[in-house]
Amino acid sequence: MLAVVVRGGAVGLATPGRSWVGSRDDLAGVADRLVLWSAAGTPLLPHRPRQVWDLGAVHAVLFGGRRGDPAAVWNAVHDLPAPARSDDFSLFDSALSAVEPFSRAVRDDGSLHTDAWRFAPVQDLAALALVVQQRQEARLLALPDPRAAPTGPHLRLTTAWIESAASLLCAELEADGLPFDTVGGTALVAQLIRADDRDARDAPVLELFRGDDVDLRNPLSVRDALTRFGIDVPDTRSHRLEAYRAAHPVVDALLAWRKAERVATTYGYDWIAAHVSGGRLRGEWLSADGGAGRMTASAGLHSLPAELRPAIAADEGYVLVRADLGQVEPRVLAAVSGDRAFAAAAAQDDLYTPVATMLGVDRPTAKIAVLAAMYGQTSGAAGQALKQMDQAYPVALAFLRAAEESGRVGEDLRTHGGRLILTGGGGVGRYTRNAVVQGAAAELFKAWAAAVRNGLAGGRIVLCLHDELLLHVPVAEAGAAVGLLHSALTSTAGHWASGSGVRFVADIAVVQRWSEAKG
DNA sequence: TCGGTCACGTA
DNA sequence: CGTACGTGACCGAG
Repeated sequence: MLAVVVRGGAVGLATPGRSWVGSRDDLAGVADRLVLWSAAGTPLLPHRPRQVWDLGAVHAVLFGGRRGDPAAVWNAVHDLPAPARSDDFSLFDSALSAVEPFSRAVRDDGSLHTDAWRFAPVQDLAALALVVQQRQEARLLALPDPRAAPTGPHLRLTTAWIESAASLLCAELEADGLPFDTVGGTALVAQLIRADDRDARDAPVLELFRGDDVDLRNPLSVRDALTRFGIDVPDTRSHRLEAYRAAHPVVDALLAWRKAERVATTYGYDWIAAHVSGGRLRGEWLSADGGAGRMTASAGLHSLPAELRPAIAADEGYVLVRADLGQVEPRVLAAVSGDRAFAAAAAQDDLYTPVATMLGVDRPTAKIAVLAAMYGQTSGAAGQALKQMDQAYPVALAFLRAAEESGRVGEDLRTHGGRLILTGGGGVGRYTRNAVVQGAAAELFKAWAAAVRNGLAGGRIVLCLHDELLLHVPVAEAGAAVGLLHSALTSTAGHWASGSGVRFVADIAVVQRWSEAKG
């Protein structure tokens, strides 16, 4: 284990029993087992290390929440309360370089100064990082390994490496960006918003409202105006207005206007100017949200409308390889709940077919039953299906009920990988019922992504989208990338869900543009 | 200038 | 058939 702290031009290093001041050249040779306070603040990009231990990422697994600053991370493993968050928190601000060599980073009560990262000598921070790593590791090993037939390292230790890898990957995703066809994308935006200025966009819709003084951007105003056409709705969400398309042409016009307005305001020319440069679309990435631990991205990367996806296009001589996990959440439920019957269904290419047979219903009904079970249905329609699910797969359903009960009474719980899900006092039953599935799926996905990252000979992961990976690789590497995606999934499932019997499948396609159909 | 609400895209 | 995220416009309070 080698701890590394980079602050501005200063580099601090530590191994057990020794710490020293080094230089950035020291980063070049080390590919494995780096300990970092945060991959996000460490300029490792040129070296692409294979394996890091990100203290902030592991802290989030052990203790939940969103804090990843050194003082919170240090204090937590010493059973001390988190300090108040520093307003100007910036982990490695290069502008701050004044080091006070006689300052003590650790106070007499054992807590870390909130701004120790700023004033403490970098080699001391590196030494402290190793202390935290050891304590985090001990706490992870104290958690039970939930697998039916554990193989290899303790699952919770694996989770630490995986979450760290995701954090590192996020730093790389931020820097690398998505290949973006700027000319084509700009033309696409122009076509989608049709009119350049706001009044010209509004005019045809206002016309249909026949001069009513309606504010299209004010839902209340729109609702009132629709009432005058005999359309009485509790809100004006598009899925609700969908039913009234035939009632009056104004509904159709309004919905089309909304789509154009959406692109104009969120994904228009300003968006391209702000987030695209040099043929790359970039956003900020977080390796785990505050809830179940999914990856998040800004700049709308995770909610890019399908109509704009043709703009994500491979460079000349490159292809995009898109791969998504099939039916991942029910398969994850089968694996983490230990339900042998459900796992048998999840051993098939299509999980819903054997479920349908088991329940004695058609496939669409089986799908609704499974989803209703996982997400805590509220409407009565799925009630019968749920009862059948409970009879067919009692272990899986009991697992879900237990998660829901934890949330209801305010008892924190952990995902399969060991991430703490905070219930904040209770009353969050549906949330926790979903979080144990969604969160575990996020862990499987990250494990897959990490394996792919380290296995890629050429090219890069350029997008992670919950159950989908997008790779940008040289044409000659496409075949190898497809093979890697499959083999990485097999090996990942082998250790993450070992003994479960669940099969995980990926749908993979080699394309020029993200929008292109799979298969 | 803020937090809340509505709305909508993605998984 | 629910959960979650980020984004933006508008509203009312301060």
